[in-house]
Amino acid sequence: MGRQPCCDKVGLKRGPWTIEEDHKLVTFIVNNGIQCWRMVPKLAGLLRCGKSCRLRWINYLRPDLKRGALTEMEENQIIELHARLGNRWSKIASHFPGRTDNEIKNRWNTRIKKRLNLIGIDPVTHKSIEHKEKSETNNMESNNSQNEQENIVISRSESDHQTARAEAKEERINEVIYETSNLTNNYEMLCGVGLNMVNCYSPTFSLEDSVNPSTSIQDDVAIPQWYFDSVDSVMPWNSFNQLDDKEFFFSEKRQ
DNA sequence: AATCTAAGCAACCGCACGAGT
DNA sequence: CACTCGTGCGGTTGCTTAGAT
Repeated sequence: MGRQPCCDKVGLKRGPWTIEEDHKLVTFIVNNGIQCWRMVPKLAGLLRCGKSCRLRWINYLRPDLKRGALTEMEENQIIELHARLGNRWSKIASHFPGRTDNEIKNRWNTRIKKRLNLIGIDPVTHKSIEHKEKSETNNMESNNSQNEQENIVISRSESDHQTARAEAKEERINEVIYETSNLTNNYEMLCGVGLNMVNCYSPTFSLEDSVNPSTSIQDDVAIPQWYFDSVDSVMPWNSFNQLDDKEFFFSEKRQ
């Protein structure tokens, strides 16, 4: 029995979000919080599916998002974490407060991978490409004599598995230690940065938007920045619910 | 100026997982 | 235990922009 689709796609809007849609979503979430993503578009008056709203909020509208390009230091940390965690982007992103998994994944696919290739490192294995080729050659050679060595391989495989298990265990311990120390660091960062955070906003535009030159994406001046007038950017959802909805605390910052 | 190409990124899709029934 | 539902995640697509020719 197949699953039902996450939403009835008939009549739903797709593609880039307009400023108006962003406004509706942000206003709704800020005033009501998120109980159920599926209900959000209906209650907010949006012709989008819940998934799309969730994605837009997480990747773009969340008040605690950090905007701007990733620094070289952050890139290096991504490489280090990728070597340890692989393509677990959300896990990697959790080490970078204010960064999204999508952002890091995009960065990896568009820049970091190439950067590693350029310096001769395989982005998948994080080993030097030369070394990888060598080991592949060795594998081919060993395949040729596979039948002869079958008995040896069988007897060795168990000890290899034991070694691999021990390594995996050690790696997991290191990971936990690393994550624990990072949690502390992240907490300190959040405490230090969160209070004065201004969320830059860089919306995408629909065709209708592009008609109006004042909202052209090429016009830096027109790129609005949403910011809280009187509310800390980092606050719990239940605090949002207590706010007076007459006081519209998102405003468009003109530069 | 026009066209082509590559890079960057927002958004979509399908699957997996955990909670609830 | 089997199933549904909501959500999160990773892979992929397709649009926009910038740079090259």
